Amino acid sequence: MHAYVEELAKHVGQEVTVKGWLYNRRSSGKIQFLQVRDGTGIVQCILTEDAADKSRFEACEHLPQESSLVVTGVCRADKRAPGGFELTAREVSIVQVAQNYPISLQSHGIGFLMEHRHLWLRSRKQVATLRIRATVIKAIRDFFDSRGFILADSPILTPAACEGTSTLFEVGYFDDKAYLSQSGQLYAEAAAMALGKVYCFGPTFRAERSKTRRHLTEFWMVEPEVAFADLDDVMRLAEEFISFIVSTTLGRCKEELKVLERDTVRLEKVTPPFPRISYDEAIKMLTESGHDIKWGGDFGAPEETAISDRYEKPVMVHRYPMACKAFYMKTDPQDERLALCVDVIAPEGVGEIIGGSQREDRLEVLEKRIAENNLSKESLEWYLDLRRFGSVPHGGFGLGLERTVAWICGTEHIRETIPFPRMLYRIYP
RNA sequence: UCCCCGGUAGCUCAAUUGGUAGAGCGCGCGGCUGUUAACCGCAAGGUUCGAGGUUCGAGUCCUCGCCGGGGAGCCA
Repeated sequence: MHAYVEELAKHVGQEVTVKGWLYNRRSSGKIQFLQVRDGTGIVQCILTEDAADKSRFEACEHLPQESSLVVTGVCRADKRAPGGFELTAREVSIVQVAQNYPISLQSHGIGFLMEHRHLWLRSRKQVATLRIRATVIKAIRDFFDSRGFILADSPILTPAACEGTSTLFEVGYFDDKAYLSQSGQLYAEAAAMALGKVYCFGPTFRAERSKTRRHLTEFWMVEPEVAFADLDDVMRLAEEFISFIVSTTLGRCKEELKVLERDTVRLEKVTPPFPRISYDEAIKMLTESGHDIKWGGDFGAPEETAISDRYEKPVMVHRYPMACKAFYMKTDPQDERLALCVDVIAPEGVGEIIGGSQREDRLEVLEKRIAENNLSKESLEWYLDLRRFGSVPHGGFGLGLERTVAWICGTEHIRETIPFPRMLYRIYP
């Protein structure tokens, strides 16, 4: 009977078949320890020499790492086995003898690992990280689906920029040009006017020449948009959403987080409400702690870290100056210089994981902003229609998937949180 | 786009003031019946990223180029 490694506890005493790849092999004369991984875990298979049939033992003696094989044997609990269970191999069938595998269990440099990303994926920590990514994605969908949000995906090929053209990837579109989407938000707003509560979730693209541990040129973003929501509604949704993702992952990925050696104490504290501070308060705090920062500008990575270090939970910074924010954000009626927006900054140096706002719902103000920002009014006519035909207060946010996964996993660089990262100087494999 | 660091064996790294290019891991061979990144022994393995320059002599110094890494700005 075929069994996955993660289910072996249910098969103690039974003969089972494990199908996988040789992760590592140790031998001691007349006994071999084959560590076989199958994607769900690693199990140690014990192989002893059989006087009647030496071929089985000899075949495995020189089996290279990552050879594919099928092992049948009795499953036993044994304290000496990594993982607590092992197979006494009765039959080993070799599917393919691998060539010399380039990634050893010893240390490698990041350049080499990135060049072999297609194989690096098989390593324990990469497997754990990708399993957590899948869990986070499932949690995201479950959260919105269970709250009556309708999935309404935005297009990836778009006719023009949402926020300027400098960071867009241009592609040919028959005899014309198109751009890869850098945000699905404007389309999500249209969908929210049709369906009330919606979200879109897909890859987005930014041609920014960024070279930091927080940037990819292709990353996934989930963007909920809610009709009749104000900034407070958006902030409440954001903190409940993040808390749900974290608690779901803590519940379902204990083994993976252990493999990653993640200290989960701080993650367990992530529950609503999150601290809320205004941009003005943040500026005051930063100035008092010696940062050289003027009112009016956006925060850089050092400022974000300084703010998040003061709290155990993610912190919500709201009401930034309009000047450093996007054209579609609504002006604060209490202070015309401010935007009704919020950034959620994750703890532990990951930086901004959410950017959201209440949207400008007045046609004339939006037209003025488009002109001020030198955007093409013509290409945004469809968007302005949303303010001409039943405009309502509404808002939403975008959450960066890879930054969120990196934070939960405690991963230094977000390139490890997506199977095949696309970066400034890296598009292979 | 700017700033900083690096490129030596398949991989990770050494190499003193410029003076014979070395180790660990992996691969190969041999040993070991409970290993935990097993261990022990033996062997193989090099156009020192490329081009030019300085020098009796360059892995080492200089110039240019290529490639990679880290960060800034911008952003999720």
